[in-house]
Amino acid sequence: MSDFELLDPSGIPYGPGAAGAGDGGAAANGPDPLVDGLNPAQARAVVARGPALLIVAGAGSGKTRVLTHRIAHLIRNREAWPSQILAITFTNKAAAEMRERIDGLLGSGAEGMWVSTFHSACVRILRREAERFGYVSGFTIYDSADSRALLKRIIKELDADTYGFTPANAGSKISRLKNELTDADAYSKTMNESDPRDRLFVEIFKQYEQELRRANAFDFDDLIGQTVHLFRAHPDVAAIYQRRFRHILVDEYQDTNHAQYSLIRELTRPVEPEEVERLVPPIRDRELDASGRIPAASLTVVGDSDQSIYAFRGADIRNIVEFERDFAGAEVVKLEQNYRSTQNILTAANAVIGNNFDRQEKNLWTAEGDGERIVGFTGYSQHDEARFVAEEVEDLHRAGLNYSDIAVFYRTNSQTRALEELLIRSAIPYRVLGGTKFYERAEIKDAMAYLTSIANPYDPITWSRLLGAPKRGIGPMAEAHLANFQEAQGINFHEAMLRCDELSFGPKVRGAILSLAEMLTRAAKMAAGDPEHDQAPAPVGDLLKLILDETEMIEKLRAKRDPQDDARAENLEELVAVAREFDVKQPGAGLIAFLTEVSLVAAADDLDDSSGTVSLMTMHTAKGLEFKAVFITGVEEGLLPHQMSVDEVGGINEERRLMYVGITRARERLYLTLASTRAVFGDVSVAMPSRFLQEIPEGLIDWRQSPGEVTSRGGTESRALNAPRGSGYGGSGSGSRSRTDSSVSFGSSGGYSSAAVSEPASGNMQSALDKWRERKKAAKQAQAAGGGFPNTIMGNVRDNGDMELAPGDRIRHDEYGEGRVSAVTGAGSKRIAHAVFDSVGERKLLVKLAPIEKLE
DNA sequence: CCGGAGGCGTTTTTT
DNA sequence: ACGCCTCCGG
Repeated sequence: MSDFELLDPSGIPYGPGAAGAGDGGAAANGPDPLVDGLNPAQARAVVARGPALLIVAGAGSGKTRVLTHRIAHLIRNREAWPSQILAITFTNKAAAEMRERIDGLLGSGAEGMWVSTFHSACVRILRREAERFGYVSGFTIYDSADSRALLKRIIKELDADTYGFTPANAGSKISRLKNELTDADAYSKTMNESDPRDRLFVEIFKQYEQELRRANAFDFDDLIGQTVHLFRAHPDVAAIYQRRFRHILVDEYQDTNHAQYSLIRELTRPVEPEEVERLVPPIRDRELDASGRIPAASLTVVGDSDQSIYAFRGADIRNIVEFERDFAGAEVVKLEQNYRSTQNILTAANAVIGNNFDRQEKNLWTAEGDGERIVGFTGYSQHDEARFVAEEVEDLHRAGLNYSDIAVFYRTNSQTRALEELLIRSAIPYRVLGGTKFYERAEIKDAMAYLTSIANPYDPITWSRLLGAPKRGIGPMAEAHLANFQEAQGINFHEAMLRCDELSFGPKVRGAILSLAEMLTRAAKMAAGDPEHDQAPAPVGDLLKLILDETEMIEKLRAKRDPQDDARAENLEELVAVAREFDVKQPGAGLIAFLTEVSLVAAADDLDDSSGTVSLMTMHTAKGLEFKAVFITGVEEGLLPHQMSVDEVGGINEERRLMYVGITRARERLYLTLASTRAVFGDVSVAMPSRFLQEIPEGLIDWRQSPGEVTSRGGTESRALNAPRGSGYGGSGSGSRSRTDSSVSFGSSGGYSSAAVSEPASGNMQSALDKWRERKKAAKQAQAAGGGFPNTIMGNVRDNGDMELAPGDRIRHDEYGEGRVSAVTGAGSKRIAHAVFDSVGERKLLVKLAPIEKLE
C-alpha cells in the first residue's frame, strides 16, 4: 500500500470505451459465464448500467456473487479499467475474498482495483494527502482505548469529572457527533449557552480535537470525517479521486452512517470544468461530457434494510430507504430468492422480521425444501445451556459436520465464558471472534507502542505507554518534565529524551531515558532505511525483534511466577510471528502499512475456514457470514432483545433485525437455546423466554426441553431446596417470599449466602473473612494449575492431575455415568480420552478437567 | 517508584 | 464475579 498509480498499469489513462455509455447488454447473444446461471433479477443487477443502482438483497440471495460478477463484467467488457473501480466492503476479509473471486472470474489482472473497507480506503487517501492539512503521513490511528486515554487526561485537567463526564460518555458523544460530521465549532453554535455542562463538553471536544492534531493522530471516526472534510476543503484533491473512480460499489449500504454517506456523495460528484483544467495528467476529450465536465461516477449500492443493526454507531437506515430519491435516475433490483437456507429456517426468519411494522414487505423463499426442524432447548442455567451446545456440537461433528461449519452466536461478549468452559471440557476446538482481541491485550499494545512511536514520535499517548512498559524507573514525574520540555521546545518526544541533560534528572533516571531514546532513534533509522547508502527500510519483524530484545520484555515476563505472564510472553512471540508473516506477504510494505493493518483489523477478519474450529461470535460480528449449523444462545428477554434497547426508540425493532440476521446465517441446522436463570454481575436472576420465540410458528421448533418444562420442574425442585430461604441477602425473613413461582431462584448462590450469614454466629467476623479469603485463594491456584481458563465456577474446579487412562479403563463421569475408555489422544494437559458411556454413548473428554474418576 | 490490596464500576452491539 | 484504579507501605 506504499503508493498508488492513477494510471492504468497498461499506461493508457482512463481508457476503454466511453465510460457510462455502455448499453448493458454486451453479450446478449451466446453464452456468457458472467450472466448464465444467474436468476433474472441477479442477471439484471449484473448488466444494468446507468448513474445509480440499488440492489435490495435479502439474506442469502447471492449478492456477493452479483457484485463480483458485475465488476468482472465491467472490466471484461472494457467499460472500465480495474483501477477505475472502488468497491467498499464491510470487513477486510470480505474485501480479500471479493478480490480473489474477481481474479478468478477474469483469470487475472484485477490489480489497481480498490477493494476495501471505508476505513482502509480513507486511510489510504489520508496518508497520501495528509500534508495538506497539517498532518504527516505517519499519523497514528487511535483505537477507542487510545481515545479514552486522551479524554481521560483532558477531563482530569478540566475537572470535568465533577460534572459527570467520563472518558467513555464524552467519547461516545464525540463519536456520535463526528459521525454526523459535526465538529466542536459547529456544535458550539447549536448548543445551549446557559447550560454549564454543555459548555464544558464543548471545551472537552475542542481540546480533544487539538490534542489529536498535535499528536498527529486520527481516531476511527476521523478517518471518514476528515476525508470528507479534505474533499470539501480541497476540490482539486477531490477531483483526483472523482476522476479516477468511475464505478463505486458499496456493500452493506443499510449500515452506512452520515459521514460515510457524505463520502460517497463527494466521490460521485461530477468534476466541474474549472477543476478539470487543474488536473494532471491532462484530460482526454472522451472523459468529458458536452458541458466540459467529467461526469459523475456510477454508483451501485447493495443492502437490506432488514439487516440494519448498527444504528448505535450512527448507521442511518434512511440512506437506503431514500436512495431512489437521493440519486436521480436510480434503478432498483430486488433479490428475494434465497440460496442459503432451508425453507424452515426462512419461514422462521420471515415470521420474526414480519413483526417489524416499519418495513417494506419482503419474503425470502427457496427452492431447496423444508429441511430439518429448528431445535429449541431451555437449560436451568447458562452452564446447562452451554452443556447442551457442546453435546450437540459433538453430535453434529460425529454426524460428519466439520467443526468449522458450526457457529455459536450470542448477544453480548460476556456470554462466551460459560460456553468456553464447556467447550474446553468437551475437548471441542473453538475460536472466539472479537471480544478482547489480540491487539487489545496490554502486552501487545505495549510492544506496538514502540513501533507506533517510531512512526510518529509526536504521539504522547503512545509515548506515555512505552515509557512505563517495562518498568524502568521513569514515572509520572519524569514523564511530565519531558512532556513540558517537548512542548516548550517544539520538538518530538524522541528528541526531547535525547536532550534530557538539559533537565535535572537523577543519574539513574537519566540513564534510563537516554538508553531508551538511543534505542528508539536507532530503530527509527532502521525503519526509514537510507536510500543514499542503498539501505532498504528494515522489515517490521526485525524492528520488533530489536525492541523486544533490548527491552527484555519477554524475559521479564518469563521470570515472573504468574502463569498468566507466560501466556503474555507467548502472545509477544506470536506478535513477532505476525510481523514476520506480514514481511513475507507484503515485502517492502513498511512499518506504517503494518501499523495501519493492525489498527483496522475487524473481528470477523480472524475467521479462518480451514482452521477446523467452531466459531463463537456476537450476532453483530456474524453479519455477512454463513454456517451449516448455527446456535443462537441466550434467547431471553433482557438479553435478546437486550435490556438496554427496550427503552430506546426503535430499539426493539433493531434487536429483532439482529435476531433475523442471526437466523438467516444458518444453512441447514438452527438451534435456539436459552436458560431459565442467568447470572448477571454474579447474582442469579430469573430469565424469561424472548418474545422473538413466540413470533416463530409453533410447529417449526422441535423443543428438546421447552421453557415451560424447565420452569415447572425447576420451580418445584428449587422450592423444596430453598424453602426456608428468604429474599436476597439476609436469610432471616424466610417464608415471606412464597407468593409467586417467578421469584424462585436456583443454583449455588443461595447456599453460599446462607453459609456466609451463619458464619459470624460460630466465630467472629474476622475469621469468617479469613476463611473466605483462603477459599478464594485456593480456588485461584487450582484454576491456574488447571490451565488457567477464565471464569471457572468455584467449587467446580477440577484437576485430575496426571490421571493415567488407557483404552479399556472403566471411568465414571458426573453426568454421563459409567463408561469405557476407547482411546487416548493428545499429550500433557491437552490429553483427550475417547470414551463410550453406557447411557449416552461416545464422548470426548479433556482428561485433566473432565469430572471423571477412574474405576478399578 | 513499584507492588499489593481493597474499592468500585461494569456489559450491548464495533470500525 | 472480574478487572481496573487508587491508595498505601516498602
